[in-house]
Amino acid sequence: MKKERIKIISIGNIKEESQIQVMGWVRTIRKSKNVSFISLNDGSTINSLQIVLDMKVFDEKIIDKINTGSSLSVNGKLVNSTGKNQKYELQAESIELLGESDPELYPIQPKKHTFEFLREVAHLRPRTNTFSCIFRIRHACIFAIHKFFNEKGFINIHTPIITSSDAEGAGEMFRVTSLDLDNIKKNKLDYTQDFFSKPVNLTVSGQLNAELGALALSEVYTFGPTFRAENSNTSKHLAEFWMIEPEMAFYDIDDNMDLAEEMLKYIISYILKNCSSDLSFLENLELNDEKQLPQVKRNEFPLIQRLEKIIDNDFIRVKYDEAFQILRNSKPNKKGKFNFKVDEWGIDFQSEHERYLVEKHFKNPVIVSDYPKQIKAFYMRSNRDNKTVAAMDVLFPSVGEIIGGSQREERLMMLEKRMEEMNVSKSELSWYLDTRRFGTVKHSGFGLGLERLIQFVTGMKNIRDVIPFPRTPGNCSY
RNA sequence: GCCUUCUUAGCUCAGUUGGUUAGAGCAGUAGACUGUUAAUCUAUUGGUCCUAGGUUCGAGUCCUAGAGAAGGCGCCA
Repeated sequence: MKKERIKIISIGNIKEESQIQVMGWVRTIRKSKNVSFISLNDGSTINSLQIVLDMKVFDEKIIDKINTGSSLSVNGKLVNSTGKNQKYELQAESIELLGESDPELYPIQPKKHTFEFLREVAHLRPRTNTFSCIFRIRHACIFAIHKFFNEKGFINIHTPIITSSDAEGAGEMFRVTSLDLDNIKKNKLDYTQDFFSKPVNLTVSGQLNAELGALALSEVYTFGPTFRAENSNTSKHLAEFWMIEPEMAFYDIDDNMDLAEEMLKYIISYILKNCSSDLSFLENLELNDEKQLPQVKRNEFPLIQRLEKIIDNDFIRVKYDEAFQILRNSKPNKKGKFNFKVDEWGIDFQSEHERYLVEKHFKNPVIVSDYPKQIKAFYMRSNRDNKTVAAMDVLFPSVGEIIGGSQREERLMMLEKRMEEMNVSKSELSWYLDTRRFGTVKHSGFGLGLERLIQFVTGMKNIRDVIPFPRTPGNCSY
């Protein structure tokens, strides 16, 4: 009979009594005199396959070398399990130890580890149940995003990672150079001698380039890494993260909000449909963790219900004016409970204000639009009132701002005026202004933070635990 | 960057008002066990108490400085 390697996720499709081969890594091994059990996991699913070893058949010396973390190839017969926790198990007929794992040194034990500890062994943490769930869900999110845009006829464009424009004000940038920095005298950098003959940086946003694409291909999106050299030490910031930036010609701010809401619901329903066992695992993990917390600190609903609520309800849409009034008249504001008082029109909302709107007042995702122009970027379209711009932020429970976007200023005169007011160089961005000089049209777009979305979908508290290799101030290992 | 808290065995944590030889569970090691489910049972190895100073007869415990981490805040996605 032919033996072929089967992935553990597809065990359910295999006929009983089939001869199969599986390969994977040992999660636990339970050895006893007559029979031993191995939990083998190949990352295709949260479920491990139980391997049963009849100790009369196998050389004890070889079995002794199998430990947590070892890699194995196992041939055997798939049979119904007499145990309670699994339907099938593999009756091993031959085992090849592919790679040993010294149990004195291997850091991942079959027990609960803290996320802080696992961050220190981030190169091995995908071998844990929790992180394998997260990375499978991360993949599913990425796939769903491409699928969504493909179905809507969007063109994926790659915007540059190395960029010379520093005019966006989206944050501190990482300088890119080929100069020998070890042998340069203080303050004597000569960029004309550098690779690009001028100072260049890692991108903080692909938006301006994406606009060029939209004003030719109608609907485009970027999906790439983004770099911010901000000294941000929070559970919601990374120095290197992934951002999705759709940009659409002929869309106004309302079309933009519709697309953002439709996209988020699409992704979340895709995850609910395709990652149910991973979601259940994470939901249980969260429920167990929360047992130790006081009621107030627990989530109001379990993970899967939180996701279902997103799909089942319309996002609340409020203009800045209205949100400002709600906050100003709110109890915490009147009682002085906010660290930042809401009193003067024009202030930027702090995260405590956003959280109040989303988690206390509306109890639903909220899209706030039409912000005062002085707190927003130069490229956002001025409204008729000349006080606000057509900006919109999508605020989610627990993670806060998940999307920021706007209708772009397509009127050349208005855009140039804003650039002058905000000290943005027109000559450096002359290529950008060309889109307004030649065949300008109304257009809109937004940026979605992939890791923040995954945080929401997985319920993970720290953004460093939803990206394989997190980069944060002082941390760039692996 | 700011505020608060934390740092004790490979991991998770106890360690009383400063007092003699710093403990537990898990992991590891040796053994037992006829089907286990993070198996169980017996025995056992393992410590620069984050680092450097200081106070004290005596410091894991108190003080100062530094490093690292977590949570919150700011900047933002």
